[in-house]
Amino acid sequence: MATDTKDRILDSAELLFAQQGIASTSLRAITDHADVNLASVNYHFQSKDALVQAVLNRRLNPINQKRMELLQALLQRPGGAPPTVEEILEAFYRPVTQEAIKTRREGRPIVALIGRMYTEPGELLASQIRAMMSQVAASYLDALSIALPGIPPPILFWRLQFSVGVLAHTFGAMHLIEGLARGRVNVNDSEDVLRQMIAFAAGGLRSPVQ
Amino acid sequence: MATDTKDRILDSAELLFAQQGIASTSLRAITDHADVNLASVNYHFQSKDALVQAVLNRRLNPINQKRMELLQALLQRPGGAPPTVEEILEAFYRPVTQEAIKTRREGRPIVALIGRMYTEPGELLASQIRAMMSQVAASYLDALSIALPGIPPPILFWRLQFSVGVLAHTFGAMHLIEGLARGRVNVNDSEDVLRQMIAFAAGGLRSPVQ
DNA sequence: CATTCAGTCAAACGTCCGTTTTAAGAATGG
DNA sequence: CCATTCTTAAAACGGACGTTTGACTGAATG
Repeated sequence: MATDTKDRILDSAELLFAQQGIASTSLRAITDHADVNLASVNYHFQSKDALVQAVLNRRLNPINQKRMELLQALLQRPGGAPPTVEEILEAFYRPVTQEAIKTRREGRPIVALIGRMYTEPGELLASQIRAMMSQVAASYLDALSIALPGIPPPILFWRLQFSVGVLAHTFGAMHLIEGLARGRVNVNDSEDVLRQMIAFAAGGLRSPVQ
Repeated sequence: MATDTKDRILDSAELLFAQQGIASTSLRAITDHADVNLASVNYHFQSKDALVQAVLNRRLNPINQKRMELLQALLQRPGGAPPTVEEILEAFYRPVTQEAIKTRREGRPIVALIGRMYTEPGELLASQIRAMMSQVAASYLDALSIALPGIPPPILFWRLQFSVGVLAHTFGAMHLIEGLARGRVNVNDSEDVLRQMIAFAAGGLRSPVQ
């Protein structure tokens, strides 16, 4: 066996979830793709629900950890210069973009799943995301209120959510954007996409109030 | 029978698709909720896929038609003043916001389905959205290039997609945003949400290049 | 009045689903 | 070495799925 059965299941589940969606992907499709026995899913994980959580946690925990690290580095950097809006946004966006570059492979990329999870139905998924995002969102909101002291906190809250929306939609609907682009832009140039997202969200965050 | 069977199916399907997702909603759940016979779905529509298309078309066609009307009104208004970025964004956002206000009812609103469809898997859905959006996107891109002559078209293309992302994420992930807000903002004040989205996207569209 | 026909209905079709069972094999530790 | 645990394997479980069938309705048509 090339790799561990558990990892093979996670890899195949991740890929098929990204391509076809979670509900439309059967355990049989996963185990066939992974070339493992069907029952091994319920042996290593306990249920399909638990597998879904494991798939998401494997990617999102490192991403959110990296987000917190990069933000801390900005806030505690030598010299004491306060972080700019662009720097905060890059700290938030880059870990996902990096994952997009790293896991680029057959068919729809893994980040499509990350971009889609915000809107996937199911209370189990929602509470999981809420638990993971609440700390990150609160920390970034604090940082933004330092970089943008003129924006009232409730408005800043909305604008942070909109910034999340820019990221989620860009990677979650990349296949649609690619179709609409008709070659006008190169959707595979992840560094350029990151630059564009940061410039847009920075302008949005700084937008005059009233 | 209170209303037509076909409409009862469409109403129930729309509601359940928004609440549970398309793939997770069975025809039996729809016909039970609509209080009609199971076979009537395959009689009035031909398949579940066709029902999904009908549900989306019923909402999206009027919205996109309204978008085109509002944009034309801006471009051809007496006096000949060119439309502002904010006016263009309002023409794009308001038809969806209006739908959110109009169809507010039990559980997750209908617009959640609209916000989610961009990231739903399935090539059938994707091609349908692409067909409906391409004309609207092209027209709004033209209008934006008039309002923002200094922004290169490829960058404007990205920023229009980001503006779509703001809308899609806000309505598609409203349940998550509400949970993160902890009462800091009122997510049910649709007019305020619209104002916030316009201000953010306008700032993003105008953001300095480089 | 006989006939047509769109619409509804209960029931069944075959298929696929997540999960469980039972047993055989590999790995591990005394 | 045997005994124990961990892992895989094939097969089956009951249930839910989308779809189809064939009979039945009631109003419209000639």
